[in-house]
Formats: sequence, C-alpha cells, structure tokens
Amino acid sequence: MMDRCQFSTNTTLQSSLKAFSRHTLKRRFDFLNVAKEGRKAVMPSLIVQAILKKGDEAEVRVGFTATRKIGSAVVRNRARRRLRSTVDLIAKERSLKSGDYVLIARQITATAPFEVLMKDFRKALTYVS
RNA sequence: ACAGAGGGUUGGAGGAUCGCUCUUUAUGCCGUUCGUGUGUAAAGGGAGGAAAGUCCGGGCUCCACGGGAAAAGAAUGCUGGAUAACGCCCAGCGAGGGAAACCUUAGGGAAAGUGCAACAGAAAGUAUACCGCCAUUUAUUUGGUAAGGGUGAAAGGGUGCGGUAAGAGCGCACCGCUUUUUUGGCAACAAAAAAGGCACGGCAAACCCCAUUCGGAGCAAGACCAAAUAGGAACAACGCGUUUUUUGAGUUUCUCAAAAAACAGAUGCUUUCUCGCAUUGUUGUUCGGGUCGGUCGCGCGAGGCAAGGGGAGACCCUUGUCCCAGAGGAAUGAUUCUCAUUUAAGCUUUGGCUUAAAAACAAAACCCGGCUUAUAGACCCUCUGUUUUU
RNA sequence: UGGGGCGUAGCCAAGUGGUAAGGCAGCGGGUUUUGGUCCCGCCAUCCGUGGGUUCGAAUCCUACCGCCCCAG
Repeated sequence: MMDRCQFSTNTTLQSSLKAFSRHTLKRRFDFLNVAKEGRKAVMPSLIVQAILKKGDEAEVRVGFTATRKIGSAVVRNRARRRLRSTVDLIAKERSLKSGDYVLIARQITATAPFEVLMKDFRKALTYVS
C-alpha cells in the first residue's frame, strides 16, 4: 500500500518544481498518531499539526480534516480544497521539511480571503518547525 | 394601474494561467514480453431542482420459498381512473372557508360491543326536574308539565298556528330526520314523490369492528481472486439414548453384531400452536475455508429530446434522434479578464456614463417514480375584483 | 444503510386528554448582635417549531428543527 502511494501521487509537478510530492494521509491511525505525538499551531483560519522526520526517506505526507462542526457538505468540501490548494502553492515557493502534516479546517476557512490562509499557513510552519 | 388567485420555465454567459478526477489513444519503465503494475503526452467527459431530509413505493441482489390455522404487527380508508407500484397523481362527489378567481379536507362503521365527557348544572343519555307554570289540599301535601329562566362546548328535532287547567308531535303546515320507490349518473352522490310521527345526541387522529394491502434484509446487498487464524465437507477407524421384533455367532435364563419399527431429547424450517420433514458423537487424513487487500456489481435506463396520434386529465402509443458523472479520506479549487443582472452614490443632454457592493438554497455514493423541506434573482401564461380611458 | 430515544423555569426533573408536582439556584421577608442553618412567600402559561383532531392538547395525529445512542 505504502509502496503504491510513493509512485501514485507524484504528478506533473515533478518537472516544474522539484522535490515536492504530496502524499495524502488516509488511515485513521496516521491522523491519531500526528495528533498525539506532533506539534500543534493554531491560527485563526486553520490548525496545523505536524511530525517532522529525519532520515533518508525524504517524504512529505499531508492530511486534511474538516469536521461537521464547520458546516454542511458544501462548506466542508470547499474548505478542504482550499487547504489543499494552499499547501500546493506554499510547497512551490519553499520546500517543506519531510514529515507528516495534518491541516484542520476552522469556521472561517471556507470564507476567509485566500491571502489570509497563505499567511497563516506560513506562520504556522515556522511555529511547527 | 392597483390588489389578489392558479400554473409553468430558469437557476448567470464566455475566456486565460496553475491544479483535480474518469475514459480513449500513443508511448517509456518494471516484467513469467499473454497479462498485470507504474509513469508521460494528447483528445474528450465531469453534480441538482431539489443531488438534501430519508417519509412512502418499485427495480436489482441474497435469504426464506413445507401444508394449515391463529394471532398479530403495520399501513391505508368517499367514488372512478392512471401506474411497474404507491399513502403520490388525475377527474368527480360530499363537507367547510372566501365578495370572486379559488382554497382546505385521515371523508368507512356510533341500532356489534366496551369506554369517555373535568368544572358548572336538577339532569351528560333506558330523563328520579333546581327556579318555575297549572290543578288539588289547607296551608310543611299530592299530582300533571317541560313553554320560559339558569349551567355548560354540548340539554332529547326547529319555526308558526291550533289545542290545553298548564303544557306536550297531542294535531296541522313548512324545514330537518328515517324508511321505501322512481329518475339521472359506471359509482360516490344528487333530485323528486310517498309514508312514518321523532325514535336513532357527540367523540373511532379512545379501544374497537369492517374492507383492502404487506415474507425478511439490504450495494457494508451479492459474486469472484486471494496472505493469516479459527471453524466446515468427504473418506477411514472407533463409538453409537431407550424399548420391541427378526436374523446370525458364541458357552445356558446371558453377551455381542446387523437390520427394521416405535418412542424421547436437542437443533432447523420468519413469531406462536398443530401436523409433517431433515439432521445428530470422537479421532486422523485430504479437500477446502475467506479476514487484511483487490476486481466486479457500476452506468442503455419504467432514459433524455423532437414530431405525430389517443384521452377531460393524470397518462399512454408510434416514429425519429442522442449517449449524458462514476469517485472511494471521496473528483469542480486558487488567481484573474470581459459581458449581462440587481442595489446605492455621483454626473447627466433622461439615451446613458463612472465608482462601490451584491449574486440564493445547496454536492452524486446502486438506480428510478413520488412526497416533504430550503431557495437570491429573472421570465412566461391563464383567471378574479376595483378604478380610469376608449 | 437500518433501528431506538430525548427536548418541560438558569440547572436536575415528575406529569399518558380537564388551567404544569418537587428539588437546587435566584429574589423578597422573618428568626439571629452578624453570617450560616431553619421558616414563609415569589419565579413557566410560547411545555423545541408549524399545522390538524377535540368543547378542551405538554399529552393524540402529522410535517419539520436540534441533540444523543445502538448495529453492520
């Protein structure tokens, strides 16, 4: 399963920007692990939890969480997409340190201006790392 | 023009850059060069009228598909139609509301039975009559009566005339009610006539009765490929509840083996009952087994559009044409340009221009027919009433 | 996907057709030198929301809203 993921999610970004491949977290165990062991940064528009790993496996894995608390299915899907877009754009401008990241959507994630999301995520990264 | 009623359509348009998902084609790599896996490129497809709530109905799949009875248990409830089916829909009937267009309506049965009606009131349902009215008695009675008052949501037909001691369907007329007949209608029902002479009050979204319908579960259904673990099937060996009968062997009334019959227990056949049917223990070997995971189920359908026809309508028939989402931590996002819509402010030659803002409800999860609920804005058709003009 | 339950004062809750018990909290008063304890009184009427049945609905029916639980 993990072997398959290594090949699948490395898409067209490979040519234009180097060394970023977005693996998504899919197992409940991974999310719980990050929440338990990782560091946490709370911003107005999002929450970031992360475990940074050292070693030869230069792998970045990202998971997204949008709970029922923030709204209906439309709102949850929109929030998750915007978080994913944020991660893609940030990864272009600077390389993420390898490790597992979990982004949690908050109430204003779906409606806030996109620049606020970007700013909060950059700030959260400095806290976490 | 204003006020109102009914029905229908739509749910911004066109691009740019970076990304997501599926299909097809081409091609690289791995490789047991069939195949499978994994990348790249190009082309094409990519949410709704409610996809929602999950309230009904059906398809599909598996299980049960022994007979009978009962009980349920649930749902529906005027009539006819329509449909794959429905509690939806269409047409009509009855009842209620509105000035009208029109709207609402769970609308069978109360002489099958049981029950309920607080408080008030004499009395809440086979009238035990409070204040009254009338007669009688001689003043503490007895009898008649239900017109009037009062209570209540509801008081035992209503109005009028006659009648009477006072009264009363006691009699009569009209209305209501019940029964019968006739006419119209497929029917619900409507109208008319005759008779009866008031009996049969309300509540069944109280229990209930009657009629009709319903086997259970759900795509996490189910099928296939398959690491692991426990259990299953076949074969072999051993063993095999109780009673009776027959046969055989051994050593005698006894023991062992085989066959047949009966009975008992347990389990299963949707719940219960009855009858019936099936199965029944231990060890070994082999077959197999189906969890993680993967593939299918899974998009040609009670399908969309157009034309013609049938029908009052729901709807149906014929022909032509089109192919239109298929993910699985779950696909549409980020930035931006032009036009269109609405609102506000400013300018204005009333044509418009500039600036700013807004743009709903809401995301497929097997599929379809409905219902219910949410919904910014825009557009179309029909009808009713009032006012003005012609 | 299927099934079950709950909503009553600020909080916990009883109430299965006839004007909503009780406790805690709160407010006022009394007792006490003062505070506590104790005693008395007050505090719902929009029973989650909208319709309906009924003379009458927290209760019955129906459609919604919110919350919780169970099975796969």
